[in-house]
Amino acid sequence: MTVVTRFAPSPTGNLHIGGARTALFAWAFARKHSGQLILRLEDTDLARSTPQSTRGIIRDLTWLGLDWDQGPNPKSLDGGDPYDRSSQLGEHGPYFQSQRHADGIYDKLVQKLLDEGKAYEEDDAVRFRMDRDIAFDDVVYGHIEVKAADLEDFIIRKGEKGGKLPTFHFAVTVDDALMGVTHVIRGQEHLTNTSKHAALCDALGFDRPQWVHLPSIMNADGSKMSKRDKAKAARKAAIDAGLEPADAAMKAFLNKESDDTKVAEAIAQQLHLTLPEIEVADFKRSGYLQGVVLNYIALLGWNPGDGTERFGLDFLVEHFDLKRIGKKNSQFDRVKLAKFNAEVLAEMEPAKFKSLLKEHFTTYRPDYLEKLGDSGFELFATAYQARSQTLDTPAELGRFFVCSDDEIEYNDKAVKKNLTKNDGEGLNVLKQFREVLAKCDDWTADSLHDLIESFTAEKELKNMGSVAQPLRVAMTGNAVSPEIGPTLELLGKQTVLNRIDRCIREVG
RNA sequence: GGCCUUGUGGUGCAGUGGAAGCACGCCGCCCUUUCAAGGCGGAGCCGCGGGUUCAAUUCCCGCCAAGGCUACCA
Repeated sequence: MTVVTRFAPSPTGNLHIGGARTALFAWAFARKHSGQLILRLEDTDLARSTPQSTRGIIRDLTWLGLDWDQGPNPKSLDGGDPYDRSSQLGEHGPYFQSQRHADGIYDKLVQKLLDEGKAYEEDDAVRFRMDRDIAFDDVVYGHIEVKAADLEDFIIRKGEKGGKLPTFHFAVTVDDALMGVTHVIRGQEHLTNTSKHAALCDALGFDRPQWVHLPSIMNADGSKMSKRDKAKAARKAAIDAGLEPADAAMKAFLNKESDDTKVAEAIAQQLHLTLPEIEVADFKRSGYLQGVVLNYIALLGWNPGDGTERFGLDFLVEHFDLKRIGKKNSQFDRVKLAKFNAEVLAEMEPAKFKSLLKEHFTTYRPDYLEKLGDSGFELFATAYQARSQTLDTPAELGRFFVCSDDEIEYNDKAVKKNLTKNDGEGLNVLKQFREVLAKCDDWTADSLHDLIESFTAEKELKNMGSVAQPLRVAMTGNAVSPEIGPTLELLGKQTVLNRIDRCIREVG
């Protein structure tokens, strides 16, 4: 029997990281068994489903590098329409439940249950009779039994106010059966409801699929990862910073009357804040590589059994086994993800890093590209490759490269330690070395490095740091930068002299 | 409240009826022009209480905690 799996998100928002893992596992299982993966959009919630979400989900899955055999055509993103029935892939379409409803697929089966007395009308909705004990087997969680007394008759077709559409329970059951799905791989939140699906399968005369429920992915504090986390983080930062509400939307947001993501993002931008990544698009924006995201989430609730942690899609497909899926919810550890990402970035061919960084900056940091210029960008990328956790790290750490001279703020501790301590020892070095720099006419990293080295020897200073650290404070306001040679070269002679002068003026 | 599920260091995962491993993090030292990286070393875990057993982290029961479901949301 050919394996058929499906990923069936409801298009009510962007693709969540948990959804991405579900998709990844369904994908890996299908590929491992040379089966089929179906992408089906469950848009039976009229009020919340949007075409933008559909496009977002297709876009995010594609970015991750996951493909599917049946469902909306990914090419529809290039100016097409994913809802266009003729362009959808596969024999079991359409793949939008709204379209399937329009075709009368669900109504016909609801009527059948009604005719057989297995369902009944109540007000203008239809309820299914749950009148017996139900047992089913889950590949991960094992045998589950639910007593009839704990079950209630549930709605399978909504009334007028729900547009007479099928409910989630009815539509999934019907579609999985009609599409020939053999393995239903989905989040654990559906485990309890599976008794409903099992009962429905039996009543409709469908074979039951294999159910595979995946443990949930949680926040570091144990709460469920959700979009609201972004709102919470932004609100806290805004209140801490004493931000005044700019408009009604923001006022409502700060008063906890709304969790509008757009407002959260606006606040984050204003405060140079990175919101917790929740959706796939957030991880992309933060500069994580798709391969690393996939690798990391594959390890949440699954492992290959031999201790291997770093792997790509090929390895996953080869080793994927439902038996190795755990039952425990796992907490998402951004620190570990960042480490994975940093390693991959550091080990990458420099040319590859540069092109990825350029791509990221083109989308998210165009101002850096403009200010650095082509040759500046080369140096910048080289300087930060080994220091980057994400493709956005260089922008965060290297802001001093693109800001104006008078935006540099001097950190007290750094100033004290490197400039004013010991009667202004560092400040003196800075003043003296400024004259050396002023005479330098070969402004390259190598010769600047040599200049510092010989100056250190000539003045019998402790080590290069005696010169480099005061320079760092003058250039950045802090004591941290990439290697001093490239840093000075990239900043350029005029800027370097300006910043030294300003530093001496402000600090001295 | 009822029902379902889960419970190994801070986190993610291994593992076993016979002195608990890996990865990330954390701490210290080394290297070093700062940071990062790297090298070396270290702290820290089987939720609690009963039972079965010569022996329980592992099997059984109870408790507790966490998550889920209990919607005309999915």
